[in-house]
Amino acid sequence: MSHPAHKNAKSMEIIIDLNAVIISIDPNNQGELTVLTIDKANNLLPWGQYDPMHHKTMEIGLRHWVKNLSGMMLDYVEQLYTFGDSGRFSYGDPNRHIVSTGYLAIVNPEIREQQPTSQWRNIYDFFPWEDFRNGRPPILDKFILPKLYDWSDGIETDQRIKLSFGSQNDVWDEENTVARFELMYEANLVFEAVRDANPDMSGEININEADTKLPTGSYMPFDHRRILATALGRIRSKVKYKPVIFDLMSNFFTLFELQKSTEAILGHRLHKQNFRRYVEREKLVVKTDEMQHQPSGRPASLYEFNKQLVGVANVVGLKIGNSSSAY
Amino acid sequence: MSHPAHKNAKSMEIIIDLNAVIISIDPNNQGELTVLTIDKANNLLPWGQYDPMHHKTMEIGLRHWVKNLSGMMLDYVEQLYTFGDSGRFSYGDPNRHIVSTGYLAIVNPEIREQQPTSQWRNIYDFFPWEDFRNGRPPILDKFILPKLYDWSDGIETDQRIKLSFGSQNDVWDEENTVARFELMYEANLVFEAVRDANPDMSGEININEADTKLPTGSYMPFDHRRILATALGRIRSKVKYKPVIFDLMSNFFTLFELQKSTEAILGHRLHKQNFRRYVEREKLVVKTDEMQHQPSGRPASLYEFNKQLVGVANVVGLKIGNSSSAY
DNA sequence: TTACTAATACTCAATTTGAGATTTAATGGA
DNA sequence: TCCATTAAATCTCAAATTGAGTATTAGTAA
Repeated sequence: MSHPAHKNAKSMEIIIDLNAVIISIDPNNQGELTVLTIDKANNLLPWGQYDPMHHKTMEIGLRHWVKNLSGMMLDYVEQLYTFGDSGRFSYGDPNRHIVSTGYLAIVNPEIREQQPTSQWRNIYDFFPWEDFRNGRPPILDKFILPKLYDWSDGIETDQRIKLSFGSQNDVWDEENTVARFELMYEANLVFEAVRDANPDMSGEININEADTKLPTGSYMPFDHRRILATALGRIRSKVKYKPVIFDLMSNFFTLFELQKSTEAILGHRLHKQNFRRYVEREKLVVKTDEMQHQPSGRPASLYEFNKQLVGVANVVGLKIGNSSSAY
Repeated sequence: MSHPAHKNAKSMEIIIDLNAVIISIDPNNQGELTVLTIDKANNLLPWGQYDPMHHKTMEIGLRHWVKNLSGMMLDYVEQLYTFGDSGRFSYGDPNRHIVSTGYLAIVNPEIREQQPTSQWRNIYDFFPWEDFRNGRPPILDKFILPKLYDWSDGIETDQRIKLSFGSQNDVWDEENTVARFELMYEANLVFEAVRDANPDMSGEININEADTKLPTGSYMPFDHRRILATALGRIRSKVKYKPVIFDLMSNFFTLFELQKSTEAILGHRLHKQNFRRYVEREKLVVKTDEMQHQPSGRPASLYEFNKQLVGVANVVGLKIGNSSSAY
């Protein structure tokens, strides 16, 4: 069983880009969910080409690039997705084809401090329609949904829109971030779509002014925003069945902080009493005898992650049904 | 923001292999879970190289290869994982590096018939330790776990083994198929590891007889068995929260058949009465007035998937906790 | 007519959920 | 010092879900 040579010698060279979505919670800004960029002006994610000569696995390559670009040593890393159609942003080189693989990394507030605050960007700047913490985002009904249905070419696309955005009676599935972003891209409702449709500009902003005024959040170079959407979907799903949230927290935290962080990930509010009942019942946390005094109100107990759970199979996450009610 | 040229001109050529894990249920064999191979002798999964000249996305490339090799048009397809260290099986060509991306496809019994039965192989032939339907597989305690702990080099590896195999008090997490396979590979308990350690053989069996006698199931060329492990883990997870099971069934089925298929996926038995209560409560199925007469016993009603659920967001799957008790 | 088999129906205690009301411990004026 | 304010922490309770049965029914074969 030997590996056959490529059928066709004059084929394109393939290049694999490794892209890191490094997520952390901003402890100074009421627990906002943030992502690391390496270039404030352009919102570039840390990335680099995979070079099998130097790195045995793609994940090792990714860690290398992140180390190089930011000095950070990543702990938790997981592969997200490999996009083969990165050619949807064009570089003008017909002899090379770029494939991009995204990774999700999680960083706690201590590690977070190694980077300038300005490079940590609020995730919802890129997806304003994904944040239901202050009610349903008006942009959905004022802009996105009408535009999508305008663009839709029939019942099948209507169906897709309904499935992704849960219009009307159906429920919003917060994990469906990618399907929503892809639809918006196809319908030209995000800047990247406008950019990619214009072959001679590789992301530089010299596109006609009107088109850049899309109200659908900040944009990113390459397909980085699509990768970020994948990461958001993944962490929203994961937080419900694995205790990843603790990788985002400091060693000591109040239950309220824990809740705010979870809400930042899920993009909606949770019921306070039931939230704490759950984490306590599952013994995910242990109370310390330290207290945190607030400017007003009863001081909160500080908790830590139950270290006894490290290395125990089947530790569940927060087991939160999709879209709970307000707190 | 133009894409920089590769730093280093004399780098290796990268080739992307696309691999399909096509899964179906064997209706003639009490609902066994099977996978399509294109080469009975070698257990080869359908695969082909990604050629961006001809296919816009990797998924389109995959569908093309499957069509080519088997004539089948795939419906449900989802990407699994991209392995960059496929170099762990060697082809002796130091100038090319192979990356492999796995896909999961699901096929119903009608489509299944298009292929010769002999090419559909029982998934548990490749993972005998994953099947708890007739109790805990003896191979775990007789061979795998003792060998793993022998091989383990300390407390940290012990921990890894415990996490993946849930030894003793901890529970078996049926979704952890990949972690288990990877450990067994590292510990040289699967044939692929022996093969890959031997650089001048590319999968042909001329390795010393003793090593091929590993009792850990049939093996596959390349890293196909690792990809299959990824697929099994994914479908085990997915069946619990999305109604994928119906893509594996004929249009009409009894609740018992539905249960057997689910058990084949999960690798353990379920409680019969509760299973039917669940699918009925969630209105996943609709009773028809057809009956299926068995050789003995009361005839069973035929059901069909509730078509009203097509296109409804948030349809849940079978919501089965990890490892239920016997039926 | 009777044994046998499997589908279907029903039961019931124990848990878990969803949504609250109530109590407690702090702070900062009047 | 006392009181309003704030948020943590505790407690309540009905409704829904789960886990693990027992009981009944509709067929087949002897």
